Amino acid sequence: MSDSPPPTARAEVVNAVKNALATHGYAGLTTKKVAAESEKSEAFFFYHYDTKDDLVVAFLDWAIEHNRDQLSALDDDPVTRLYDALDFLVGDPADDVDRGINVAMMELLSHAPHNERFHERLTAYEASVIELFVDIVEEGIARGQFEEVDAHDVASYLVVTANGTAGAAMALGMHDVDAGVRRELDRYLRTNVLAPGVTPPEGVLVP
Amino acid sequence: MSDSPPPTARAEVVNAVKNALATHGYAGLTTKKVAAESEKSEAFFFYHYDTKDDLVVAFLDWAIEHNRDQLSALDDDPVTRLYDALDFLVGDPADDVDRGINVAMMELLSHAPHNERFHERLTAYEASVIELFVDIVEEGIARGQFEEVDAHDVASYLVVTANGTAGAAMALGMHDVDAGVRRELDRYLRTNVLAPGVTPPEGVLVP
DNA sequence: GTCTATACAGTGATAGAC
DNA sequence: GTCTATCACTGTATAGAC
Repeated sequence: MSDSPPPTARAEVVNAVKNALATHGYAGLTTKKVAAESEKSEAFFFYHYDTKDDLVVAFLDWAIEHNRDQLSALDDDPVTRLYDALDFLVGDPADDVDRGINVAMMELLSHAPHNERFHERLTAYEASVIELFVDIVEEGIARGQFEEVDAHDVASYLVVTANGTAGAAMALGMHDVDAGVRRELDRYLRTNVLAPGVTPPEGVLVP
Repeated sequence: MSDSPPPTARAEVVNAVKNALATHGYAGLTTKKVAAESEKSEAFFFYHYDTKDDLVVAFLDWAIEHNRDQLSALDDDPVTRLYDALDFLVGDPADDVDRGINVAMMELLSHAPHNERFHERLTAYEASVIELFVDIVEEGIARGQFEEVDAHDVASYLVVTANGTAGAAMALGMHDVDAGVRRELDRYLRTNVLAPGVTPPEGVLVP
């Protein structure tokens, strides 16, 4: 293992890998294409990182941290927090940058059975996102804003639904599916999670 | 485009690609590895198909047809049909063959933005699965077994949730997530889809 | 139709100049 | 630290024997 690269090099690498993944996908990724997305030469990348795999893992670590940052910066109120978190996870299919990152992460996820390092990081990430939802749900129950549901079941269910939506909406561009899911997800939350009388924020999950 | 290969060659190809995908994933797929999964030589595959891409598309077409066959052979009663279809889509994480096929399809799905042929086939497939669920829901409503929900919203929502579950459960092996999702999905169906008094089949979605 | 052998482009990674 | 040049190897695909 080489020393941890300086932040400036790391940023260069993450950015180039991110753009190369958005353009070519993981299956089409080569170190030459990564270099082509930056002003630096191919050798630059191999000076700071030992292998191509290390470059991808650097991107993955950044993407995970990036998502975690977004998720932990949300509003305090459990209801708002729940809706904002879901809206973020489902993603904005119109935002090219976010879509690129999310589809790339999906491709790495589906390759996880064949790459131990992807597997390890993505399992920990999924678990931490579910834990975040568990916290939201438990806090909502404690405040009397949510019904007394099984927090872990609901959290798993929501995260998984959000992941699946990203697949159809972002990878395939089926925007009608995205819209339908958002409506029905909202209906589920009102009926099965929110306590009677509690109203969700305006225009967050459903436009 | 070459002529459509004879069924025997096609079966050999589909089987070899399927096993190679299960072992190495799409990103790690090479024509040599495909050949290694069969008794035939590498040249055999290039005699019957023009490019590596054609081999993968042959597998994908088979997998889509395979899934459609399974889905159209289900029970007639809308309630049973709904539960059986979901159980099939969520998948059995213990079944190595089915898991291999489903994870492979996920990897092709997430590469769809970079491969027009994958994109075209998978979009049509997803749409047809959603239509199948729309039919189930509409039939259930007509028979008074389901509430008067928006069939398209519910169908999209269910398919997307099933897809997402397959991701966490099959690609990452998070079986606790799988179990939690099945329980909460069952709760959603009872509360938001099934008419009052209608009971789901025993032990289908939730063991 | 299927094989062995091979062409030849592109891949991940390194050497050595600056 | 970063570059250009290049290596050893693997990748897809084909030629030609049988």
